[in-house]
Amino acid sequence: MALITKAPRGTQDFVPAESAKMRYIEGVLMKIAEKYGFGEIRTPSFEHTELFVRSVGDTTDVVQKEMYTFEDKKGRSITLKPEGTAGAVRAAMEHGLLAEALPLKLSYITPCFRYEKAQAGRYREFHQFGVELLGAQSSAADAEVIGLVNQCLTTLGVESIRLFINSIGCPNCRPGYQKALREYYQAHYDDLCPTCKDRLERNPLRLLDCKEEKCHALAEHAPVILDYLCEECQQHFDTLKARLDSMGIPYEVDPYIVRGLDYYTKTVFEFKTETIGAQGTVCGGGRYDGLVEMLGGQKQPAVGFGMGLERLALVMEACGALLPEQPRCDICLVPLGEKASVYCSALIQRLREEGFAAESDLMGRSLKAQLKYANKIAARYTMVIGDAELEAGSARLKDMDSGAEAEVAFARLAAELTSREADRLCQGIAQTGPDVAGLLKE
RNA sequence: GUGGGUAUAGCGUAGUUGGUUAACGCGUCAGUUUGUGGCACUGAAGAUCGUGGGUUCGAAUCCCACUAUCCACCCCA
Repeated sequence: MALITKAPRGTQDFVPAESAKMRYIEGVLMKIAEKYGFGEIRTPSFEHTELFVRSVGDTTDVVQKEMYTFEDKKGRSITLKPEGTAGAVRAAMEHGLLAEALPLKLSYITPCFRYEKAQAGRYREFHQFGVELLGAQSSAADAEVIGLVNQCLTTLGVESIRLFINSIGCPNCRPGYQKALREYYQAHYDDLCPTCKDRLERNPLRLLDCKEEKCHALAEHAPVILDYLCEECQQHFDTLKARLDSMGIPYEVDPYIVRGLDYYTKTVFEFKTETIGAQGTVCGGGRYDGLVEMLGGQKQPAVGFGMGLERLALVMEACGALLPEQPRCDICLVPLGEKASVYCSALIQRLREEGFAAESDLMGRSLKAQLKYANKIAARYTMVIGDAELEAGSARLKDMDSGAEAEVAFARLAAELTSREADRLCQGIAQTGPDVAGLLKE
């Protein structure tokens, strides 16, 4: 019942060790997006509820039962964003970004909120890395976006993750397919599970996704959307496959991929893994040519994806992807006595101004305890400074890995160290060189 | 929303025919002679045994409820 010491259900804290991983992952992702020409867009954590109803679709589970919706004090209906696309597109339209030179390329990392029962890889607050490419109708845009994901995964050392693609057609050809699908399932109506009976009217595409044994068996002989694509959609899909082939990106066509958000058209894709439990979709996306128009703008083709950072981190852990080593503390000053402590306050400030990662005692610990602490934080060097050192104006810099020591005039560190000398000391520290004293001599 | 598992120090665990001061490892802190770390040894701090009820002379242990958490369905990133 001690609620105040527990984060709300489905949320999680990122303690320093965890948040360091996330920062690394986010850095890699955004860096690659930048190379692909995507500029970061930051949009609010909440939007008018209507935005999501219109874009994500009012028959979808996300909108019907998973949104954090509330009224603000003036009675407006507000919703915490359940995904990233709607907000990014809204902002692009609001600021006239689509009137500039196209294509418009936007990227973001944002928290998302969905009221679902938490389980492995599924949280009520999670973080999405996403990209939106607006204005380009060519399958080259689809290929570029998929290529971006592919490069992100490769760079992060992710394995055991596969790409599945499909086309769900466009407003021209999808109705014909839905009709065929309804007719097929109608003939087997009695064999359907209750939820599927319900889905048959609302969104027949979903039936293909059902895992109930009977429904799943039926799906195997159901009409396949790919047989119903109009010429334009077919060509789009064919050229996309050709591009992925030429890019050397492996993929599998999965005619059963049905995305849960209404705005998708033509290309849909998922990057899935089986290594992190039931929630194995790490990245999902596709083309949404109708969205801008749905939001009241001029029709504008677009393609994008969302990638779950928590799931990504889980996959990386599962496949043993290497994370970069944490930068270690360069030097730990060890003052003995009040006088030295005061002096070290100044010295350490100087060292930090020069760019060193420097630590000193804040706990009033003994010499031995301070050195143990230095060891614990993996300090590369220590320097004990007591009355004798203050008197002499120099102390021994000790290499904590080798145990080697070198006499250094620390007064110079504090007061006279030029930035050039600091650079050299930095280099020396970086190289684990034992002859640190030499580095400071002209 | 539906099902199943779990709940003992910061972390990981032990602890059933119910029985005196709840154990162990890691971690934290201190010490092993006074100004030099890692190893080892010694010691200390730290647990309302998830919460609330019930059974009993006596409950971490048995029963009920609640809560949290995990896994799966569902859905999706």
